[in-house]
Amino acid sequence: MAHSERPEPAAVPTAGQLIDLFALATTAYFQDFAAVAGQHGLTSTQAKVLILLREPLSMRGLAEQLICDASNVTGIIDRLESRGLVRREVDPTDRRIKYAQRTEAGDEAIRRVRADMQATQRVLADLGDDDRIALAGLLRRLQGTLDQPS
Amino acid sequence: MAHSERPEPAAVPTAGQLIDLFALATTAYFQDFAAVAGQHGLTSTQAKVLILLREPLSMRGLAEQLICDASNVTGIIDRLESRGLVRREVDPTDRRIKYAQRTEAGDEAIRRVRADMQATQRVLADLGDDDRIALAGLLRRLQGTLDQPS
DNA sequence: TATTGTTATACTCTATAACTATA
DNA sequence: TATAGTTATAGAGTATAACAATA
Repeated sequence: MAHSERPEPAAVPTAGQLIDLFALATTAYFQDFAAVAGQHGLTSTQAKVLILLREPLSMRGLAEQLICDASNVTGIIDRLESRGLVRREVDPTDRRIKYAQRTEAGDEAIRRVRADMQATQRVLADLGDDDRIALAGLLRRLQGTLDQPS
Repeated sequence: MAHSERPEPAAVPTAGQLIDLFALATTAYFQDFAAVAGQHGLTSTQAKVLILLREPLSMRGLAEQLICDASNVTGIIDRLESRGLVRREVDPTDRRIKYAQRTEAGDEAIRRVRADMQATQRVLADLGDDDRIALAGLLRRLQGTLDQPS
C-alpha cells in the first residue's frame, strides 16, 4: 500500500467509520486475548488480573483497576488462589487490608499467555517507525480521553 | 503535535509497548461502551446485538457474529424481545429458521447509545485526513489478522 | 464513625449436552 | 440423517445490600 503505482486517492474515513473500525479491531483483539487465555485454562478476567498483579494490589485497588464492585474481587481471587496462581497477604500496618499477589505459578501462567498473543504482535511488529510513533500517540490520546468520565 | 517548534525526537515504541497501549486503549473503549449501554439499561452484549441487527439475522448467524454457542442466543434474544427491542420472525421458506430483527423501539434505543458514545468520537473527530487514512488502514489490518485463527 | 473485605442474593453471559421440529 | 433452535444445567462475572473486623 505504501508504493503502489498510481494509487487511487485513498478515501478519507469519517469519524463514524473510524469508530466502527475501532470497534471491530478492539473486538477482534479481545477475542484473541480471551482465546489465548482460554487455551491456558484462564478466563479473560483471570488473565487480566494476573497481568494487573505485576505488583501486589489490595482487593480494593484491584476493584478500581477492574472498574467493578469490590465484592466481586473476593470470588475472582478465591478462584485464582485455589489454583495456586495468587495468594493473599495481610498488610502488617493495617490488618483490614489484604494484598493479592502472584505466586511463581502465576508468573509462569501469565508469561505463557503473553507469549501466545502473537496475532496482534505480528501486525504491530511490521509497522515502520513513523507508524509506530503515530499509533502510540493516538492510542494514548484515546486512552486518556476514555478514562475521563463520559 | 503536528507543528511544535523543535520537538524532541519522538521515541519509537517497541511492538511490546504498542501491544500494552493497544490493550489499554481497547479496555478503555469497551468500558466506555459498557458504561454508555448501561446508562440506557442495556448490557454491552445487548447493545452489541442491537448494533449487529442493522439487518435481520438468523439465531445461528447471530451466534457466529458473537462467536458464542447458538444456545446462548436464545436467552439473549428472549430478554431483548421481552422488552420490545427485538422480535423473531420465521423464515417462510424454511420453518426451522428464525430471524431476529430490531423493532422501532430497538432502532431508537441503539440510536441513543451511539449518540452518547462521544468520548471516542471526540478523539477521532479531531484527526486530520492523513491520520484518518493511516489509522483506518492499520485497524483493517489488525482486524483482518485477528480474525484468523491464532 | 468510616473503611476493608466478605457473604448472600440475583441477573447476565458462557459452554456442554440433550431434546424438538423441520428439512 | 442433518440442521435450526431450544431447554437444562453449571460456572464465571457483575451489582446491590448487609455484615464483621479493624481503624
